[in-house]
Amino acid sequence: MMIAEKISKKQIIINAAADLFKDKGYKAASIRDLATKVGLEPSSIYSHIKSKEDLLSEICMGCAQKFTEGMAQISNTDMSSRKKIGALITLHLDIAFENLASITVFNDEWRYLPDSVLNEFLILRKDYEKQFKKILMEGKEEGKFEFQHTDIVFNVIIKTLSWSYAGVKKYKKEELQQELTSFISNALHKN
Amino acid sequence: MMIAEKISKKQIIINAAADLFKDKGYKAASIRDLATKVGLEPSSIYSHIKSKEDLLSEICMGCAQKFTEGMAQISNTDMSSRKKIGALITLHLDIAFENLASITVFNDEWRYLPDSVLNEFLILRKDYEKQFKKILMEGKEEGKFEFQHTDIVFNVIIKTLSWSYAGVKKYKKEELQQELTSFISNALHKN
DNA sequence: CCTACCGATCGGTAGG
DNA sequence: CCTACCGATCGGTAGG
Repeated sequence: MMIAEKISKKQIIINAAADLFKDKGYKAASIRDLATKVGLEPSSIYSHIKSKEDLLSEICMGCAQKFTEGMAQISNTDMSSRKKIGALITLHLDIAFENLASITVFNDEWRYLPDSVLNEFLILRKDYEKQFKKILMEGKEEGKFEFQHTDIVFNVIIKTLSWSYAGVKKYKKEELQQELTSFISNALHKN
Repeated sequence: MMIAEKISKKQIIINAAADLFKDKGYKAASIRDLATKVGLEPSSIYSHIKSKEDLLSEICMGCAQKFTEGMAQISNTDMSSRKKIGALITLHLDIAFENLASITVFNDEWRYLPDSVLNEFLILRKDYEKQFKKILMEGKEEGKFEFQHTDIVFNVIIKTLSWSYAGVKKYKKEELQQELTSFISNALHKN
């Protein structure tokens, strides 16, 4: 019971931190802001977390984990390349709609991670990129997709998907999904 | 002569600030960092600029001005909608290749602008967005483009273009231009 | 979880 | 353009 309450309070603080880091930026947000937000004195925050960097680490690595798991499920199926891209679009939207603040921080503030966590983060990201590009290249080899540089197209798609976080407030998930799928699918299509 | 030297030194400081803000983020970059970078004592920086916020303002508004001017030239021609989109892609790439640090700061750090400048910035941005969307809607009405939500497509294209800043180091302008034009053009195409 | 507090760093000024 | 310095704020700790 005590432990369950403590985990819960920690999670409340992490979620509040995600909101705060999203609104003000990691460096501009202070532990004092956070304390006010959760109704504690600044020093009491440290009963639940080790450091400000720890908060950022929990937020960013939590999202990274979700992407890693989602990608593992998608790349291990026998869907067509085009279907896999569609599933990846859905994955990004699902994570965004689940916790908008966290994914925004994951997206915009990861560079402030402390070195050791940053290394881990970059490994997961590199892995994700590798698997994403593999799907693009397979589609190209099968004659389904048409483009010159896999790297450019990958980055453009990732940016497109990461914009969708801004669309979460304005559109239903289905609207975003349909428009993004159609846009990207056309973009990859052979003329 | 004196005046010319002073303007020049101010510009050196602004350019160094753009580099610094790009590398560390506006909030994490200090005037002391900047002073070291240009070989001055921290307080001497203030002989050339009024405040740290002023540096950010000069960088962001400088870029905003370039986009505003570029858009004015493009939208006042009688090019086709598709040609106009192509010209906008070129505009973004030109500005990015001209000063990568500035456009990155413009893109990622504008939210730290002081209120009065922020208002001005948002007006220019809103205006740019309005004219960009008008081109998209005209293309749609003429049956050249196919999509549901102008707003979503606009934002996706803008994000795609803003990724290109990351591609500046790795690709030639022509490669990026060709790949982005082809990607976006396909994305907008009627099936 | 709070009171009390610390050392470090920040943007910026005074005065020359 | 520098020396000297200031008030504010920061992340975080000691001790209860």
